[in-house]
Amino acid sequence: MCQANRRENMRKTKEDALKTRENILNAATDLFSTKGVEATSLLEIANHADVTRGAIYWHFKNKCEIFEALHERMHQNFIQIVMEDLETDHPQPLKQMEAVCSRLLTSLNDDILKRQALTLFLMKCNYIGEFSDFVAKQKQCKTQAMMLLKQYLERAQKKGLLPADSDIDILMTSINCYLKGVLIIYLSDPDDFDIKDMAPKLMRLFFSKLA
Amino acid sequence: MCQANRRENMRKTKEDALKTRENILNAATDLFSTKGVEATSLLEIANHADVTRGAIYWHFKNKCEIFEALHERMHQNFIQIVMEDLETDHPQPLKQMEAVCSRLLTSLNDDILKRQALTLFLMKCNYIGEFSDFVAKQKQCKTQAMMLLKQYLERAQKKGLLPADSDIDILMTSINCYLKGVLIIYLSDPDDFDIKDMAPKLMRLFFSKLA
DNA sequence: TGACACATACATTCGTGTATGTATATATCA
DNA sequence: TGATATATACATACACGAATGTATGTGTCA
Repeated sequence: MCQANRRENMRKTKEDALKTRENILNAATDLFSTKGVEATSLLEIANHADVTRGAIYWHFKNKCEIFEALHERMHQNFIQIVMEDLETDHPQPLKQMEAVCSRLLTSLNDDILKRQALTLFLMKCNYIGEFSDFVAKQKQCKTQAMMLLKQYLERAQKKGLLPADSDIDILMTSINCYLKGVLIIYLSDPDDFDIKDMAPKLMRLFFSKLA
Repeated sequence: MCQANRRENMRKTKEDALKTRENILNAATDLFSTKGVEATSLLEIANHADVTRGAIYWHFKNKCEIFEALHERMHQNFIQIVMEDLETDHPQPLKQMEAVCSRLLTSLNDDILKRQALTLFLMKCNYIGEFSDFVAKQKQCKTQAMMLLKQYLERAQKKGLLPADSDIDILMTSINCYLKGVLIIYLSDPDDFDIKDMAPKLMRLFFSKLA
């Protein structure tokens, strides 16, 4: 009962505080992904999360640190899933990769937060000023993913699933571009793109031609 | 002689005025493409163009109108070239399209202004607030280009250069995604991507599999 | 009773838009 | 053709709101 009639200004327990932190991050994700990072003020984030700027400045040093936290959360939830999916040895690596890409894309249809996070980091962030530290981090992530992809393709080639004269570097870049292109075109107008229907077809079209 | 010792504050002739207008637009293109539209102030643009904000407000109503002018210039110089290239009937439409894409991409290697303009409009603009009018314009451009692409592929299919059972819509989307992906990945770090070498190979890889 | 988790209040800066100043190009007229 | 008036192409100055960061207040959990 005491829980039910809590007054507004009651001091929060630790889990309450964590929840407000999450609310702030979710509000930031929402606003950043639609308005862009620069164009979003801390007041807007506060309003959208039903707190004041005071709460934001308690949990974060400034907007940049919010961005950093989002980047961290993204890195945890997202990349890791793809990674561990790809690392398991599969008899048909190309089929697996196609399936992973397909699943990654179709999963965005229902997961709004993931979609927003991707929109934010793929389309709405320009790493300038205080954000310039992220360039190195982003680049590191990218090369890491590319290395994984490369190993993967080499494995496929050794198994005879790719022509022996295929240029792995070109293939790698090609896949990277294609996937990013699909992602960005989908994310730029999700309502205009039936990703559940299109993703498998688009992936099929691409991967079927590689063998 | 009078020309040589012109004082700073001499009033400009009409062509001088047009030149300062161009300077402002070029400065805006440079800053917008690196810092993003929102993060760039009119003062920065003015400094970068060696004028004051007074000059900017003389030529343009506000930042949005600068963006509009850039969009217009882009539309003139850029889309048109691709269009008229594709409209001429060619015996091998797919080869032609591959060549057009390849040329478009490699041309960016030397044309900094074109590169910046593309960077700006593909990666650094979020159409919100006053800029929301551009969404419709952008969408119209896109559907127009897509229609052209579709006609093109249908022509190729009728000539027997594409399998009769190819899904033109998927193909269309696929090409669109691929090209945009290559563009964005190149533009996001041009120094890390030898476009002159890569573009033909990437296009070859993609188009060779269609037939 | 102190540290915590905020809300509130304040100072400062930055960007914008507008108002005004000003020197000259250009049009007009004698 | 030259003198004058006017519009042009800016530069400068000012006023305003928005956003930021910080300082301080406040109630409660532990």
